[in-house]
Amino acid sequence: MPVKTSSRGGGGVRMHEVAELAGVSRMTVSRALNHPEKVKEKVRQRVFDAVSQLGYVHNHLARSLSSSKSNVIGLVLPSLENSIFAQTVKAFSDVLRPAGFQLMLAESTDDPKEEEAVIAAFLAQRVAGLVLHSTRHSPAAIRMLRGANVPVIENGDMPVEPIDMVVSYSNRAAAKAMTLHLARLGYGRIAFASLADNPRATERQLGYADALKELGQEVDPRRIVSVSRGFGGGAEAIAQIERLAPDTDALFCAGDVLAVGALLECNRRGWDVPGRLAIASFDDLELMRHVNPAITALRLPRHEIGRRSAEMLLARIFDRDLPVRSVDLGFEIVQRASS
Amino acid sequence: MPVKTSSRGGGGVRMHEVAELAGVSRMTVSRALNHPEKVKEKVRQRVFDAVSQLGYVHNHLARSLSSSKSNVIGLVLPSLENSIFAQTVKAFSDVLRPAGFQLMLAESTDDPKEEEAVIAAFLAQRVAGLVLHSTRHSPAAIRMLRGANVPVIENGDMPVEPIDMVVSYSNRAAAKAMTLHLARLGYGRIAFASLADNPRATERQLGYADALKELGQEVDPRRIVSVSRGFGGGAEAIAQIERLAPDTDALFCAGDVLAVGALLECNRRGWDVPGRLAIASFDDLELMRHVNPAITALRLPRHEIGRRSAEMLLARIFDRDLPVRSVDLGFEIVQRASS
DNA sequence: ACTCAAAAAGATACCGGTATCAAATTTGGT
DNA sequence: ACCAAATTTGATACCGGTATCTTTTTGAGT
Repeated sequence: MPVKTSSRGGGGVRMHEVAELAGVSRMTVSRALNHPEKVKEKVRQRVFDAVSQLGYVHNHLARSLSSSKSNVIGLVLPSLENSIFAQTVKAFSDVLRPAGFQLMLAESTDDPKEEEAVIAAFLAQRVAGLVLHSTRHSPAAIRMLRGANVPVIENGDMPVEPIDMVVSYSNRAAAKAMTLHLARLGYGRIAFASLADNPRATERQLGYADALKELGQEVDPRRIVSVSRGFGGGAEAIAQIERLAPDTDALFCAGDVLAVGALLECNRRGWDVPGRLAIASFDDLELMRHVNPAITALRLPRHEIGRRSAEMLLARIFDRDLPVRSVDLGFEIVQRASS
Repeated sequence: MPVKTSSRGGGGVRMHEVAELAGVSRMTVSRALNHPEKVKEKVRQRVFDAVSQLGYVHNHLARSLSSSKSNVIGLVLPSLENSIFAQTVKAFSDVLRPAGFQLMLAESTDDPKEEEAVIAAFLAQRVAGLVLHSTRHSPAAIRMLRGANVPVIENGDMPVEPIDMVVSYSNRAAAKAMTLHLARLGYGRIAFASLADNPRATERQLGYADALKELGQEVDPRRIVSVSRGFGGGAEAIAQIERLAPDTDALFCAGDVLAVGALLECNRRGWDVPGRLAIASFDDLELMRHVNPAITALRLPRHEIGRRSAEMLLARIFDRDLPVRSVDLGFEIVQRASS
């Protein structure tokens, strides 16, 4: 037969009991916890003692409800498995935790409908702010966000029509710059490896086309290869190039993993890089520096995006009237031996 | 002068207003939302219409507080930047979302004090359950968890003294198995590359030592190299081996990234792998299959760990009296060309 | 049409805090 | 020592829902 060990069955100590033990009112306990400076030193100490003696755990649910102030930030990523987002998440967390905020995470799989569902769920949790690592949203999602009056930051690209604030770089501009860089190095038949169903990869492809146009070249469809995710995709790209456009002299990959996959496939085939084919990557993972040859890459401010996003979000949460800002953090081309 | 646009200043629609529009009581709205089957079809429809007409967003804060049932799960990872956890998180999320649960994430940096702070913060949010990707906890943390009466799952290893439930594999057993595997292949002077300050790497080293003991070999301290994180660590390992124990014929790396770093360094030096030095990894990233030669690795059930953890947690949340279980999901050795 | 159990809807109290304003206490100037 | 102003503490209502119990409605069986 089960025995109750306390009057609240392990459900936790309430603030009231802390107040009683400390000989003050609930309100004073609440103050000691939230605005310690507003409670006299001696009383505060009594409260803290009571808290630790009873093992009291503040109930942030009740606090948020009562004060209409949440301390949770929602973060929506296209994919939880993609390590390039890890840096952003880390930087985000590093800023939020010291400020007393928690991070709620969900995946959108780059599907606006799915994103909409996630946003609805986060709004139901009354998040204090939202970060969306995407710039394509369903109309319903936009309506919800506007209606909820919650600070929002978009991250994955520079959107044409921002919902609220933006911290990002431009995929299109970056891809264009890298393509021009390869051209400047003397490569004249540059191919582009893209990922299907990835809106950021699509933007990058546009940037690639922009560059060719500026160079006075036609976009040769044989040199645009669409491959699957993962290292295998890089190998596919090499195979397709050999089959469809063997005179290609440089390959610009829409993603880091693709670039490594392509390079390793070249290694396997004994193709000289960059002699037979130069390779460049859209993202600069640590791995890029360690493969042989090291891969020329676009360094994107992943960490900075997380940090600035978190900072701007917090600033906005504390001061609703702060102006809306759009920050383009740019990018950097890191030239290495692969091109 | 600011103008209020509505009586609640964008703060959202309350259930009461939905009830009014639908011509029912708040309670009926609540039922229609939480237990639709308990409300008559016709009324339910009226409620749903009112909800969408007003753009009502259910307040899960209030719901959780009132019902003492949270729909948030806390997940504590040693590092947010390590991609090996990504699979676990992904699997976790895939199970939780359809069940209506949200994921809260935080980083412990393998520091029990930091972990303790994170756990306290999660308990304050009244998470319905917690997953800890670690097995070393501060006494205060354990006390808090026991006191909070919250389902907990430990993940990173098979702990000697579990807090509650466990879903993992044994680092020590896996490392021992791989070392024995290398020995069986004929390697007689096996080195071990470890990461400092990583409790899981420490366990793995013990497994390595277990194997040598079983083989009747002494542990040669020259063959235990402690390196820094990242691909660079793998290069360090090769350098140390060359300097301290050049007759080493196999290197077992405590981490995937280390193994790749080591292999790439061998490539650079022109060392034949596995002729000059065999390499094996503790973790089987996709990359392992793509490098040249492909790396022999321990395949750990990262995805399965996430899925089972989430399932067990949910089962426990819905039925408090479920028996506590410890699940050892084991591991698998994937023999490839590097050994 | 009538009975009665089952199903549906409602009234009320409460979840555990905080905002707000009022009351009590302290502080400093003279 | 006395009073006004400032600081500290407390009383009360409310945040937005749900649990629980009660009342009303429904409908099957006769």
